[in-house]
Amino acid sequence: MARKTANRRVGITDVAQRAGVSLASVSRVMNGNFSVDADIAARVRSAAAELNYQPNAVGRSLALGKTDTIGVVVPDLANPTFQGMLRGVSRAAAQDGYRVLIADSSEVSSEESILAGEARRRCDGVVLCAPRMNEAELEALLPSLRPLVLVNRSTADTETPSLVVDYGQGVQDLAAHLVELGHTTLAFLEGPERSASNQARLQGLEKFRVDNPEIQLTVLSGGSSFEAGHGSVDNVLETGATGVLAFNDLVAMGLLSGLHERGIDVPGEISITGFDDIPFANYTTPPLTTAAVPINDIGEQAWHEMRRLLGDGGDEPSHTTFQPQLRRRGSTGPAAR
Amino acid sequence: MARKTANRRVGITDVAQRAGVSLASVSRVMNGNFSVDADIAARVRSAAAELNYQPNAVGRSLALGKTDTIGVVVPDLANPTFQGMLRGVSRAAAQDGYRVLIADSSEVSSEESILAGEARRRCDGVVLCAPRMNEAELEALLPSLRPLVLVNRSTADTETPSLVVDYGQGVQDLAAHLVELGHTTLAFLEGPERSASNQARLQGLEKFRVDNPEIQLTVLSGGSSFEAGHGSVDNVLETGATGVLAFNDLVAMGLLSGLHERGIDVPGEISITGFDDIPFANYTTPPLTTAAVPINDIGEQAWHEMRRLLGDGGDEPSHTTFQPQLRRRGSTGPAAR
DNA sequence: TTGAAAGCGCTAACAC
DNA sequence: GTGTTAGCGCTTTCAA
Repeated sequence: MARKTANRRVGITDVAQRAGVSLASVSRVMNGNFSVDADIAARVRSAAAELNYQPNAVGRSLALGKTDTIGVVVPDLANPTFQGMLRGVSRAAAQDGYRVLIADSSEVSSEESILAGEARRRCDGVVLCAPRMNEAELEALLPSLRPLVLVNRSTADTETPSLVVDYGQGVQDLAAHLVELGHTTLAFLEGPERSASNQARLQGLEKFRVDNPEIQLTVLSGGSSFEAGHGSVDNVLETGATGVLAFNDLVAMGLLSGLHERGIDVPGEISITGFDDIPFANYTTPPLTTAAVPINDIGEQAWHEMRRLLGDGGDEPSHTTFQPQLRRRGSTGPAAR
Repeated sequence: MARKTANRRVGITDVAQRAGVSLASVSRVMNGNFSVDADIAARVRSAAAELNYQPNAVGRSLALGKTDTIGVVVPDLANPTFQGMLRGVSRAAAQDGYRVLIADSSEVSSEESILAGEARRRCDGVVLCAPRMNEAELEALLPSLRPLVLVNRSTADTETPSLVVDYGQGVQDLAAHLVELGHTTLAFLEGPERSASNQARLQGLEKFRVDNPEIQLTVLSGGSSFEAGHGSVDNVLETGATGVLAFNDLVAMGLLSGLHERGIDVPGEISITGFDDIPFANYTTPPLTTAAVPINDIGEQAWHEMRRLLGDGGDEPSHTTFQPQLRRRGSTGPAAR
């Protein structure tokens, strides 16, 4: 009823007053400090309950110098990979009583440093996921972001823990799988140029070329979305490739769909591989051969690294590399010719 | 309190000292207050730059009584619907300088109230998305959560803005679409029982039954995941239904995949519909007929409601209902018999 | 225009 | 064991 009058939320002072004790005692009770008389504790508790007291987290944070919150910066919340990673971090952090603040840079690399800084100011640490900013900018930013954990990106600074995926090896495994099936003409639909993981794939393919000089491999510009894959059908067909390495599962699904519309059989006429093994990859028609990245685990690990940093940070910062696992499914088959 | 001079972050005091001015002046400069001498402003700015000063958001929040952060509680971060909603809120809030704290209840309804309360204590408001808790619990929680916006759930309390989807109408549209195609035996694969949106669908189907007494409709227990759909193949076949209404797109995709493995043609032998129109629905084989829910818009609207609440909250709280749009795609076709 | 000082809500060191 | 009190970092009256 009285909207504007009852604006003030009840604070620790009100509880103390009502219980007839000091602020300190209320604080002690609320924090489960044992050195409080059972009688006082009971009085405080009932006073708190009657007033429906909710401790103010901001005041608490200021006094304690910590927020029990970490920030996670991702390039795109619509991307299943980052969603999985976010979920992994969030669940793992929640287990330790930490919350997650998200920041979505919408693939605008100039926003990243601002968002990361903002997040850091409100949180105890930041997880920077696949930043698109260049190396110089990243290095300049590092000090002010600590404690910082880097995912899908590494840096010269060895103090910053990083979790990366060996995309180069993964794409080589996929290419090798296609070669094994008899494919000799391949195409790679590349992803966003600024993405470090795309660079890693390209390097892997360079190595693959050296190891397999007899295989013809064309690199096509693509993207990271369904639309990119769907719109690449013509380009792919032009190369005459019978095996296509899509940047990721999304692109592969888009391509699959485009080929299906054209009446081109997969894997009968063309074999397709994805990357990431997002949950959907298992449920396409045909199911997608891909390189599985344990993205939830990576998120969980990212939290563990952060937790270490937040604690005494005894050990050395770790730099973990995850190896993608080849998943042979229906979208790849023997070469027709 | 012993101050650890070593790793203390630079605060406003340091800047003031370095610039030879008072705290108040630094604060004024940092907040773009115009009533400051240009000379002082310059001194402050350079001092801040030299010290690489980053204002502490917690201190600021405490003084201002606001955090510029809102909490979003979802039942499952792995669910594309909630991901889309989260993304919508996040992007819209970011436009207004607000951040989002996420809380994932992992479908544990008993966790929801705790998470929501926690979020509220750290934030200026909470968006509660598809809460699984019962009505009594929800109503009891409302007061302590305000400002609160409810998504995919309504309540008797009219003060709380809510954004809901007319799932009942959506599922009727889908059923009608199947009937139009000549299907007379239908099955509904229902979702989580505690989900309000599942109840809404069931009610819609009740109405459908009344309007279409000649149609046979079986309700099967299912779930909300691929696996639920994939595992329901036998049950679906047993009903003899030629048209299947899956709880959502995920379930539909699982079912699609399961039927494909059995060599059953969709839509030749069985027609399937999803719900939500997640991005993937357009790229399955065949593409999924579904009822499109503008989930990103809903997230955006949720933020707008919240913004209104955070402001003076002049207008009446709004209770918006979104109508799903039927998307006819390849997974439905004429009945075979 | 500027500075001194009083909080914002809570914790913890220090006395009693 | 319990209360008093000094901060945590910042904003904002209120005087000067």
